[in-house]
Amino acid sequence: MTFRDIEIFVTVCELKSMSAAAKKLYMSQPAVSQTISQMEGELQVRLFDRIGKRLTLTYPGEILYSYGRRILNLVKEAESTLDDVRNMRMGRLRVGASTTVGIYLLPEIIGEFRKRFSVDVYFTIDNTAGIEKLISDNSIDLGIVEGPVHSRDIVVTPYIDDELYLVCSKNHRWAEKKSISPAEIENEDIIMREKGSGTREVFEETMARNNVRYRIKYVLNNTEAIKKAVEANIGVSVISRLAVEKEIRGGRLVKVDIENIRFERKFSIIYHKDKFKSNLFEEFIKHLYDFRSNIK
Amino acid sequence: MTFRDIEIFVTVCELKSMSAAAKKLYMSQPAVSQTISQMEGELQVRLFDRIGKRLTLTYPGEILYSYGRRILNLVKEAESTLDDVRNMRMGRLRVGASTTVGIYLLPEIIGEFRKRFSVDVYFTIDNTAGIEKLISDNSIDLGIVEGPVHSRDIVVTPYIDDELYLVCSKNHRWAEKKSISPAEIENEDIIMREKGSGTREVFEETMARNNVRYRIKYVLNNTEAIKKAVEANIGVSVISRLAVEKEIRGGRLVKVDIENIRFERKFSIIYHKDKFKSNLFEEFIKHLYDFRSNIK
DNA sequence: TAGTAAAATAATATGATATTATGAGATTGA
DNA sequence: TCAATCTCATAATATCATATTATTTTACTA
Repeated sequence: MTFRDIEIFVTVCELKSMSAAAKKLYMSQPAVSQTISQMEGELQVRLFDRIGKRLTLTYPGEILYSYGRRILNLVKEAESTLDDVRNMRMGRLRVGASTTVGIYLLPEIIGEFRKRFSVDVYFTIDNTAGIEKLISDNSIDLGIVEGPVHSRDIVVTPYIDDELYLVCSKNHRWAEKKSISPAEIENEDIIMREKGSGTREVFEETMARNNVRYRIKYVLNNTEAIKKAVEANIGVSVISRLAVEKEIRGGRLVKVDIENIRFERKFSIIYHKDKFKSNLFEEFIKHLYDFRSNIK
Repeated sequence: MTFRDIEIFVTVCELKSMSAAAKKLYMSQPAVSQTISQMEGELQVRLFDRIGKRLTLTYPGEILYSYGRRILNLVKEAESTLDDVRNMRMGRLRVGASTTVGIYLLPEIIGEFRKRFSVDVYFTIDNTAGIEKLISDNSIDLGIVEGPVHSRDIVVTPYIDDELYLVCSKNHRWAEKKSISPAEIENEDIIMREKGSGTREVFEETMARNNVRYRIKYVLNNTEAIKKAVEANIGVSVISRLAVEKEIRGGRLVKVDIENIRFERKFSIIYHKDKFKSNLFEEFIKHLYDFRSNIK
């Protein structure tokens, strides 16, 4: 029993005529006759009584008709739902990001995106390695990460150039100077994210590369907490511009330049090389690049 | 998209492998590959992500999988329901009968039948012409009637020989005699069914054939009412044995023979010649004949 | 880095599902 | 009542979808 069979049967039921059904389905009348009698053979029940030239449904025929309608409706519904997906009237996008991007950038990006498309967006925050794993698993469709990606199967596209700012409280003695020499850092109390965080990696790597000694006095695993601590002048810190721009503009934190040293990193968009790029996926990538102008 | 397509797709989803699905469905692997990619072409959506050698469902794939399962379940349910019908675990039988049979015989017959098969029995009472019409329409499957059937398209099978009994009250002067001559009827008050009823037709036709004069004093369109009236000795009547046997056995009515005259008729089973005889139909016919031994 | 395994692709074979042609039975209308 | 018309069934054939085998590509595994 195929859908075609059911479609033909249902049409015959509704028109109470094989030839009329044939006409409606743009096929020959014998094809309809054959289909019906074949169904009767397969199912081992008589579907129609042929009384005179009039067709009337038998009891099993009525049962099959009711199921047939339900089945056809379900198929139609499935097709139209898939059509909605294809035309992005519905959909699902699973995005992952490492901490900084995830907290300070993506929520707004996703919010804007959902204003344009009423789709479900699933959103995971993890470190770069975790996001990379999720991409490999196809557990998420796309990620935005800060660190280097190791798998050869993952496509990496530069997205945003990030910079970490050295910030201090407006009450700190550096607040006036706006610029210091590297040596001045040595005896300063530094508040820093935990080991393994992308921010700390960039900080330590840059400091080492420039042979600057430093002392991390406080470790907090939460950027917001670090900002509060710096504001309270408990110490200074190095934090992504994405996380502190508001506070700097508001004067609650002060950005301090270090002579000849900049903490730089790149955020990258990553996805699996074999990933099928749905319309929605492409649209989100476009959206990401469009959104960049809001930041730079 | 065919039923087969969905079956293949669902199997692939569940085994997460095309070759495993092919094995399970006893078909070649390329056939599965082809089916899937053809579905993707038709529906214009990617159903699987081919990441490495692992297959994972896309979002539209997941949607189709959920619909697919529902559709397959519905088809299976339809098939098993039809199987139940075929094996008479369920069914429908539409029976019609003319008045006497309908009231005094069929209820018990149907009751017994439903003890054996849990099927729906629809039951219509009408005069012979009405039942004949319903048969022609295929509005009922089978009828039991008393009168002659005119349509050449209806199969008529003799069922039961019925006889009308002349009955009087136990207080009537005939009650002792048990037998009378035709001439004795002439001046008797007769209570009779309305014109057009099968009973009256047989009565009048038999009386005319035997040149007996008679006088119908009361007309009632209800056999039960006639029986009560006869019991009350308001008059005598001629009633099917099926309707009065209990009362005669109980002594409330007395059967009176008329010399050389018997009111005879036959009940017949009728159905349309083109009617498909389902198992249930055949079973009911058999049941009818089995039941005869309870009456004769 | 070879060996194995899975999926895709190509060429071909098969078979279900159409079509045309025709026939039988039934209703309709002159 | 009898031809005309209509409906469905049957038979022969054609077509096209769906399978198969053979082969290639790619990825995982030891």
